[in-house]
Amino acid sequence: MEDQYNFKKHEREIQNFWEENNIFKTKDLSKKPKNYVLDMFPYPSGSGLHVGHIRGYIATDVFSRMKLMQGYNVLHPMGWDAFGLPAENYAIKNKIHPEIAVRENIKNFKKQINKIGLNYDWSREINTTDPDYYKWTQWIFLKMFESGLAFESFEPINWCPSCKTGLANEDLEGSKCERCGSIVEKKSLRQWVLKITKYAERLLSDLKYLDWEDFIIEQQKNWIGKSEGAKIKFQIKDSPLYIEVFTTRIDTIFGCTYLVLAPEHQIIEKCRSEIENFEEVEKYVRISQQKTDLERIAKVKEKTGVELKGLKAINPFNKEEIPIFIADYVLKTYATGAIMAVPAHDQRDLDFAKKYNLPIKEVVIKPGNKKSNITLNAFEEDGILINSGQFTGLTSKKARELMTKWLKEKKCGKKAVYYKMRDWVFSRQRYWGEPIPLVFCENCKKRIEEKKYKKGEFTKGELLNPGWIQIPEKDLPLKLPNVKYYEPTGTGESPLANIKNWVFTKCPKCNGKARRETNTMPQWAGSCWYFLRYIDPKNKKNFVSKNKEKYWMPVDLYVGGAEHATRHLIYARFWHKFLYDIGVVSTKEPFKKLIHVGIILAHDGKKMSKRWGNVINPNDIIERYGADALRLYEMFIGPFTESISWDPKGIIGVKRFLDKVWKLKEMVIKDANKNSKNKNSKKSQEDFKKLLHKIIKKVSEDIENFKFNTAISQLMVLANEMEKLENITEDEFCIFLKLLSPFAPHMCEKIWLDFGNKKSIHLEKWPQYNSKLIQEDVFNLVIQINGKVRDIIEMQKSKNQKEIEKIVFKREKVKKWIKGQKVKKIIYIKNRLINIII
RNA sequence: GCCCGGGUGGCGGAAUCGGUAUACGCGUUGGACUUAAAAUCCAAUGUCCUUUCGGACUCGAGGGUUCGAAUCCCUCCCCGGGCACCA
Repeated sequence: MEDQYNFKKHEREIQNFWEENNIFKTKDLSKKPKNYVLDMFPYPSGSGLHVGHIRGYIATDVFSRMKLMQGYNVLHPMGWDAFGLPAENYAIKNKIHPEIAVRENIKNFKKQINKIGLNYDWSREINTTDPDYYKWTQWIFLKMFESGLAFESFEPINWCPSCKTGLANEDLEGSKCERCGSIVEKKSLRQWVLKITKYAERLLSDLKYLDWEDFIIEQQKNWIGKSEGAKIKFQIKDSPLYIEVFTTRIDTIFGCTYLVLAPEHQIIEKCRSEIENFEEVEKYVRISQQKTDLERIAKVKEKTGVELKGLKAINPFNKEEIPIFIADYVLKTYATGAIMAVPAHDQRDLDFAKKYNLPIKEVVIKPGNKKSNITLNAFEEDGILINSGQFTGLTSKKARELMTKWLKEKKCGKKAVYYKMRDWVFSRQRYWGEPIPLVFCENCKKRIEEKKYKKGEFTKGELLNPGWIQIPEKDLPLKLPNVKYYEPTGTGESPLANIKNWVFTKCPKCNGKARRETNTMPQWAGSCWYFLRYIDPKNKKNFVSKNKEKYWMPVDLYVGGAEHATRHLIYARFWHKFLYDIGVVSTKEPFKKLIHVGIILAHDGKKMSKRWGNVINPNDIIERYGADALRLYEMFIGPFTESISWDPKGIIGVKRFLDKVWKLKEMVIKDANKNSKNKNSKKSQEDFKKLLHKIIKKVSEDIENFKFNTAISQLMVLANEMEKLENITEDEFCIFLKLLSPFAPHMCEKIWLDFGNKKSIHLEKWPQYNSKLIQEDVFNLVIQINGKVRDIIEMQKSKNQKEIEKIVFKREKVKKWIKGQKVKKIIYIKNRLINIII
């Protein structure tokens, strides 16, 4: 045996050993209980992985190695999310075709990952840009289209002028493009939209089944943004038309002193001739449409608007005639695009009312108060109604109930629910994405419009979007054509539109002339279902086979960055629920438990980035200290979910610990007759055994709960104790090795094999603790006088309070502090402390 | 503005069904080994007072509950994250 642990040599040896013996190859189906441990798969970017990216991968590796040893059939796969803007922009910048760039980057990523010794089963590797993979992404899209969940839209959407593509709300950060930071514009553009809002209620209510961190659940709730209230019709005076408003505070309706519409509201055109100041109104509409979201938000405090002169609305409750305004603080895209303004009880309405000298009518007061003085702040809480006709005196809650009922009876409104979440803008005007498998056929469009077709000839989606025809399943995958120029055009068309012989094709329905959809899918598409493909990655007939899906799903543990809380994690849940509805998956939710990984910042506290030149490459750390030291340090650096700065000196501590373990193996007594050779005293043997079993318990629980830092600190405590002993028995040392092996698998495996074992340490059973050994019969009694610790003595647990008091009062220190003073009270907490009050 | 999470030595952090605050690691100081250095090992290491024995104080700030508070309650300050004119 060598004196020094040669990590460079041994790590390679051990990695080969694992591969040759297929230690981490997952069996498809097994009688063992399954455990599906999943990492969020990366974009294979050109800059490679830094030490922050791999923190989550190391954690799932540690966790899954323990699960393997605990007797589970473990699935821990890895793949590549390689479509989308990051890969494409990298390719454009470096003038390499995205496909080649992706291939090279994957090679590089894989090399880095393998050096760390991660236990992925590479026979299940997937790549979202592989036609055999995206065939099924397209297949799922077609199923959604077929069910009427996809529709063509021409509404203005977010447009990134730099990436030259439309974006979904989820792709924004504030009013900026999440990828490049450009300020997004509004642009009217033909696009495909998925009706995710149809699933809003289920996405919200099924959150209760998930074992996710609270803040992510909160973020999703917030993003979905459910509001319950009422839709109310306000008749326009001397007109058959009415304006419908949405409110969550119908109890304040007697305080409504005007209506406000979004500038784009359709009533403006409809009442054109009645509006006396139409020119002024038109000008305001034009100006507000030109504003970007950012400008609208920047002027939050300064509200603007224009009255529609000549029009009056009638409050259905009190028949009051009130003015109507348009203002851009009311959004066209939410609810009915119109509100009833109650300045006394809504701050925004109050700001507006004060600016335009509109009446403020108080109708809700704090219970017990007479009237509050509304000058600066609206009273937005619930309370008791005043000045509200027959509803006066009711609580807000009761009033809402009765007024909603009244609405229904008088047929001027009803209960309503709205969500902040918007439908998913699903097309991108870019090259590097899955082609949308639809063609457009003029002939079929005509036939649909003229109703000249056989029943069942067209799907629901085709009838909903006349002219758009699905590509037959047998023709999938629709491959992305190879092109010379893949830069975005900026015209609102994708680069694919220029490839004439690809665009023009035949209609699969009528065999007539047709052209292909040239937009591609967004980068999130492939990641909506990838966890299903790992289960059955080579299946040619189905995207996953039913029995394998049933065995493996749901994912037991999902680990990745919190930045996906309102993006990937909502989209994937949406697709999964759809797949559940059409009967191809068996679980309502894909991810049972979710843990997010904290960001590793550079030593300077900034995010690691090429721009700051503060990136730490795992290869450099492995080169100097070895993979085990890197793994151990990443787990020891701090609480897993917390973000933390990389300390270049911190790794020295874990490296010393590993060297210590390597030396400790020299103290192991190896022969069968070990106990007779044990030079430790009986007491130290027993003490050590107790400690060992306590630590088995602690380490197992800590890994289970992702508290890796404290698990490692316990292993360090154990190593420090071993160092003090004369020798260590092989059994006990091997328990320690097994506990350490998920963190430092190379070195532990090396020692294990050197001990003469033939099979991997990871095929061994995870150590079990003996609960009898953990129970102590003595404890440290803390003696407090007036709440201050004055003495500590070791005490038998079997002693009762009287016996203990007797001993305590004999102590010199206790006598000194009491010094003849009267004892007023004694508080005794069993097995903990005694507090003497004097 | 609203909703989450957090504030503990020189540093990363332990300890939260109220009961020994500072485990483990880094750093620092002193010592051993060495011609020397590195590595390694041993010891010390919250702050203040004290020659010693010992004592006082300390978990962002202030207040409260309690025999006892890092932990529970109230008020405030600071940091991180999310949402943001959503009616």
